[in-house]
Amino acid sequence: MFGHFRPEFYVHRQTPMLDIQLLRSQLDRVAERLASRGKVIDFSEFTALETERKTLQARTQELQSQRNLLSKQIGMLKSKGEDVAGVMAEVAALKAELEAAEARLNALLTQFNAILATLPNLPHESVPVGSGEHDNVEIKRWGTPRVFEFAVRDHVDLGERAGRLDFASAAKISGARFAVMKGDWARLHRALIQFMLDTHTAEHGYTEVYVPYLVNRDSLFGTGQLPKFEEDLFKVPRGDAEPFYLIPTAEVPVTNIVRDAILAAEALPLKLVCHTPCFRSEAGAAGRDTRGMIRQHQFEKVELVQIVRPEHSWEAHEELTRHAEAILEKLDLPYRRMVLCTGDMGFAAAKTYDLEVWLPAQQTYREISSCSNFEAFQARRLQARFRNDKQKPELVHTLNGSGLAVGRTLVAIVENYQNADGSITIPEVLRPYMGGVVRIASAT
RNA sequence: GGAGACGUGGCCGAGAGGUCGAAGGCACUCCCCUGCUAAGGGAGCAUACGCGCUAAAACGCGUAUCGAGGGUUCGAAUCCCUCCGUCUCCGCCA
Repeated sequence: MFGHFRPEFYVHRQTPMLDIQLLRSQLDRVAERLASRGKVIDFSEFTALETERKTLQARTQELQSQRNLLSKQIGMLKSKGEDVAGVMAEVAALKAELEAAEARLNALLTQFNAILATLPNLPHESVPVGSGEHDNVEIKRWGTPRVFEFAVRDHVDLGERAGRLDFASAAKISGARFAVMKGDWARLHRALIQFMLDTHTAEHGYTEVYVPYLVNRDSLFGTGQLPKFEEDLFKVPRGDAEPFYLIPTAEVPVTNIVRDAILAAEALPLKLVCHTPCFRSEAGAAGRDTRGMIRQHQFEKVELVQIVRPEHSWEAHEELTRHAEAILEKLDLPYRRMVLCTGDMGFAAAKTYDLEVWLPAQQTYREISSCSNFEAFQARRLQARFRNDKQKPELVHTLNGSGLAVGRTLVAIVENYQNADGSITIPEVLRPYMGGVVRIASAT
């Protein structure tokens, strides 16, 4: 069906995401830290596999060495015109054992890697231990939720009444979890993208990039969306060729820019900002956020990505999070910063801050950005390295964060900036992007 | 889409079944000489993994890797198959 595309190929090829040396030398410590995020390692299976691997690998390599030695002899003898039958017989005797050893070792390594591929990143020491969302810890709050003197409407109400939001058409065209926006709402949506990109490039030192929205499997493995989260992705079959996948986030194409690359030390830090649509099947989200634009199959996002030297990644994590917060502050949207607990973090993250914006209609804070430091976890898979001060290749650290999710930002603006007549006041920083318009979507 | 060529280390580039992990050049590091908007000489310089030795390195030995995967062979960068990618020409196209 996919021609010569073989899923098992990736199990072989991909290096595990945790440092294999660390696992071997400090299994206890690794197990303990993984346990804090609800991942239990089977010690006995691991050590048993590891023991067998050692002896088998040593034996295989020994046999290979013998074969190589004898083969060289054959070459030498032949060039002198001497008889090689004896050596040929000797090497033939090795063959059966060598082939068996190689096959077993291969099978073992496949099994080993399959286990390793399921291990998530180790959480940073500063991450609170917890089992789920309720254990996340609020770090800070910014802004004061506005007090309304009229009954607040949510964005769906506001948009549909004003004829700017049309879910019925979207459902007809595609289905549930899509939106059609019209007129000044569509323009506001576009304005937000421009505003975010301009701010990050002009004020925060990012370079804007444009990237493919259809990516291959290798890229999804590189950033950790595969193999575990295939059901969240939209897959695009291509006959016999390897399928494409629609990107779930710009993180995938942008971070994969440095896959298999050895960067010059001077190239770091690499700070990239990218606007893309994002596509998510939302397979596990049936029934959640079915109203409105909060959870869509297709949405726009401006993504911040940093590729940095390992010693700078924690500093960069704070900085990148501030860059995302700056957008909320310029828009004067109240928000809070949460640090995700061990049980709620993504697979590849060492630490994640979520930014949550105030939504007056829901009387709650909702996620609008997620900023993570992956340390070397992604880089190890990506084989993304730089030449360190000793001129040796060393894994980089990767980070990313939404700066911000555009659709949710639009929701936050219309809800927070709504007026009694259903119109929306445009935040000052956006007016230049709206042709100077101050209010939109009034009843007339 | 059709026809052809090609893919070798940080870069360029030899290599055509046997002491090839890979000549030579550039870049880089160290040393010597010299002396100042530079040149010459010498040495070193791929990555991953395993084993040994270490406090840890360095180091030593081994294995694998010449776009990727598989095959032929005692032995593959070299031969065969498949895939991926690049370039040239033709066709088509926003």
